[in-house]
Amino acid sequence: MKINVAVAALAALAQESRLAIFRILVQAGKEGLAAGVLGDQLGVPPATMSFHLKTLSHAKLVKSRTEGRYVIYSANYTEMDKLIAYLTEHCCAGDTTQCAPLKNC
Amino acid sequence: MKINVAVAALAALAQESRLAIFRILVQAGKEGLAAGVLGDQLGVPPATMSFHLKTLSHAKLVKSRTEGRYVIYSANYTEMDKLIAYLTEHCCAGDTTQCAPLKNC
DNA sequence: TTAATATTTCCGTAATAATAGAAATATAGA
DNA sequence: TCTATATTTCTATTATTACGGAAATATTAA
Repeated sequence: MKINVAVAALAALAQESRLAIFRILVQAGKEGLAAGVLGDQLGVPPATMSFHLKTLSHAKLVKSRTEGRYVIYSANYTEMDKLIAYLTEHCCAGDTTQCAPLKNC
Repeated sequence: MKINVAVAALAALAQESRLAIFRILVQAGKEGLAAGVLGDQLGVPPATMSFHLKTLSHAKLVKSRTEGRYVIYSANYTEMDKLIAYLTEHCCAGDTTQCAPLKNC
């Protein structure tokens, strides 16, 4: 992952509504959730939700598919893994002993 | 780690100069580097460098100590680990099999 | 003490991001 | 087709962030 891709991914997650969206989508699993459901859960109006979802989409952290008049969003685990791998690599600087072992690994 | 702490940490890293600063400090190790050295390496003027270092400090991603007229900054690995742990947890949603195994773990 | 160097703070400016109402677009169902 | 519902785009406004020169602060060395 290049630095500007990492910056874009970090920026996409560096906003409370968007990080909350991502967390909900991770919990929701592969099936995902419709944009409106996310908006209802977070109390965010449609236009604002669309803005945030677009930001997450551009960073490839979420995927979307259209089902009838619904647009279903789901978390892109692969891209998140790439981001975590990037951070891990640059946190440890090639010397794993410098960092405490990560949980959930 | 609470969501607003995670957002602050992500926001601190979501900027090209600051992510570059952090990477250099990780490479530099525990001894760290003076603010001016960082500014020279990245071609960033003192006031701007100070602004970015303050942002990283507020997010606790870097530590600083004063040595004479130099202020030496160093990476705070512990806080970075907390951020990575937070992201890993919310990436996998308690189900580790959903995520590809991380490198360097 | 005086001059040189290092860093931060102050301040104004420019750029970017967040917000959300209203209109536009698209689909579903009556 | 007509109406209701879902989402996005358009648009304007407000808020936040980035930038960097100049001044202020602090330390060192002569």
